[in-house]
Amino acid sequence: MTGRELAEALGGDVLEAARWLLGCRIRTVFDETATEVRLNEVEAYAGDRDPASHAYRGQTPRNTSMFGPPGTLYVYRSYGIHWCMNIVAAGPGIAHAVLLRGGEPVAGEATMARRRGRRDHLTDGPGKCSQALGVDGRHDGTSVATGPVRLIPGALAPGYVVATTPRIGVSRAADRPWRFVAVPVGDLTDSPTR
DNA sequence: GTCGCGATAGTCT
DNA sequence: GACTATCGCGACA
Repeated sequence: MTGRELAEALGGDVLEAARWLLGCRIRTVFDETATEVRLNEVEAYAGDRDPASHAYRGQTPRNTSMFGPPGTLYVYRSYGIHWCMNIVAAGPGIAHAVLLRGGEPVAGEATMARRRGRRDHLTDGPGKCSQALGVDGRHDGTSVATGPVRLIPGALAPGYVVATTPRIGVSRAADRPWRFVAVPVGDLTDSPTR
């Protein structure tokens, strides 16, 4: 994935970027061990147009990487405990981003289980996803094209479609259906974590 | 399987 | 001083 390809895929509308990311894979290699997740759940945050976005009130030390170019990784600490990953869209300077909420493990499950301290529920939430992949604040601001956390383009698995729902855990602008989930065709009830 | 609740600390007001 | 873009556990059914 080159920077040019990143800009093309992510540099436009953040909602399109979020849809595009479903089916893509996130790969990390730390301590010579690879872990990889196929994304099936993401949320869009639209910077200064979006009261739920960390960037709504402008740039701060924490959210600086959100103002970087498309394909920048924005990692922040949530509830003082968990690390959450975003991929910056639009930009530079626009501060739109897509929160990576979950996926399914496709490589390195044993390593994920060790990092998570359990064998089930490895990647079915934002904090769990980051922990399973070994991502933390050190990776904030790196590029998913050239950095230690790589984005691998990919399509949805056959038989899956994209469903939209309201975002989770946000109190402002909670009515915006900007959560995107990959679900099997015919499964209209939303159960992405199964 | 689903629901409710407490822990926990960085960030902003 | 208040507020989280959460998780895991224990009660239920």
